Amino acid sequence: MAQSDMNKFETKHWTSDTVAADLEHAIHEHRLPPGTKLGEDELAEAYGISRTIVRAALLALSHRRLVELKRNRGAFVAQPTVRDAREVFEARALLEPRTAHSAAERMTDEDLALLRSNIASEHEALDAGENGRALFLSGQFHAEIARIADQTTVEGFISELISRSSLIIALYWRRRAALCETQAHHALLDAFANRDGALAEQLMKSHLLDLVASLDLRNVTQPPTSLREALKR
Amino acid sequence: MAQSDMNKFETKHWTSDTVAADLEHAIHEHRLPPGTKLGEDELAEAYGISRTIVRAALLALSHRRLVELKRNRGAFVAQPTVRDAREVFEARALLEPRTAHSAAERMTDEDLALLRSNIASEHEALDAGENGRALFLSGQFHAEIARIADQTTVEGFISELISRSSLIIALYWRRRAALCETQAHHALLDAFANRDGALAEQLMKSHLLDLVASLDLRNVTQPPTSLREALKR
DNA sequence: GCACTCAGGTTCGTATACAATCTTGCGTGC
DNA sequence: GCACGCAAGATTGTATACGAACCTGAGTGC
Repeated sequence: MAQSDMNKFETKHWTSDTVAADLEHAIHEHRLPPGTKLGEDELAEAYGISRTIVRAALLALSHRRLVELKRNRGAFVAQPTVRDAREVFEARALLEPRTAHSAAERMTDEDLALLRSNIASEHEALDAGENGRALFLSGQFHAEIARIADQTTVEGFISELISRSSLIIALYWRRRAALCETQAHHALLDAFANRDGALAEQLMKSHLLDLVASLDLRNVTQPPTSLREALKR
Repeated sequence: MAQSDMNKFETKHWTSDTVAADLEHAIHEHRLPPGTKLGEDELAEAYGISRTIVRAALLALSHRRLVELKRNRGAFVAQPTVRDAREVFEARALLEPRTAHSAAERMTDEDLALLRSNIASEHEALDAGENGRALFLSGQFHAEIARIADQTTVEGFISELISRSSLIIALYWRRRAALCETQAHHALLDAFANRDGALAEQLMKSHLLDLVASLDLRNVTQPPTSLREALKR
């Protein structure tokens, strides 16, 4: 079914929102690594639209801090600093545990099935070696929890933080146990199945701590951008 | 000094960011009440720029949910629903108390002076009957705390929530004790002066609860927008 | 008299043209 | 040979033009 829309470009009716979502998806899956130049003409041609729409999409992504706009220089996939990384996970620590608590209390059987199938898809992706896709699905798991908690506003914040986390992982992930993640998600699922809010909250809290612990944030080599990000290419 | 730039329009070099900030300020001060139509041509002429910049500014404000974009209809100052109102204050309850805690621990004497002068300005504004300005300054007090906590990411979220709160107050404020607010801010200031993080956290928590309690959210009359917001004009 | 239709005007949506800025590479002078 | 300056190319910033959708009100038919 991935073949049906072999060339999604030129066929679909793109709007700034759909283009932004498509780019965010690509960034989330690490198909567009941090620092990648997002030329307006290039994107406009690729999507078969004018620069107007592309600019609106890039503007939207810059507001979510997924893209950095440098005046008269262009748009680049953001490269979060170590400080950014700490901030993002501190914010997630403030928002997600309580959100998981609420989600557990509102969880329907349909929601549970959705989360279960999400974990299954993530396993598939990992088995197929599609790490980017697995990372995206892992993020979706968290986003879905926020949606189930029925807090649109918080869901928006968490969604932004998850996408930024993907960039942070791209930059600061230290190779270790690769799929310890899914264990945590399974444990959360069990808590949700039992509608155990307190447990879900606690599990989410330590899950986020584990995530931060799996990053190498001592890194002092801050400026990959400052020297014209030429070293990245 | 408010006279020097009697007509800020046509003189300043506006960018989409400065225009958005100017509009957000106006919205925050209730000079642009919820539901107000923000016509592109009208704004472009007012600021002496083209619609291009105005559109970018409106797009930015729509991402912060201060402006609602209706396709082929135009931009309007957002009119948060009762549900939106609850969500915004739930999100603030998740973010601000802990942020106040951090702020208390990092508070410098300069920061304290700034907060003190902010409260003084708010008193001035209230005495002068400038309620919009007082409300804006009250919001600034909260934003400043987030800045002092040195959490840029969370600060961005809180800043958005504060602006949205201003819209919520415009719609759902029930006339009661008008300036009970400043008492809470004074108490917070004392906690900050003593670098008492736990107390600041607790005070912020109850301050936000008081704020919600001062709103009338039972309101069933949801649709001021649905009937063409004609009643507003 | 009421409802429906349709034309006019207005506003937004998108593309494109032009101006400003930055990058890059060559040439000149020391 | 090295550094500086400048011009050509490329990319973004802004304005404007044109097409599309919507609102409004007059006119017509039932």
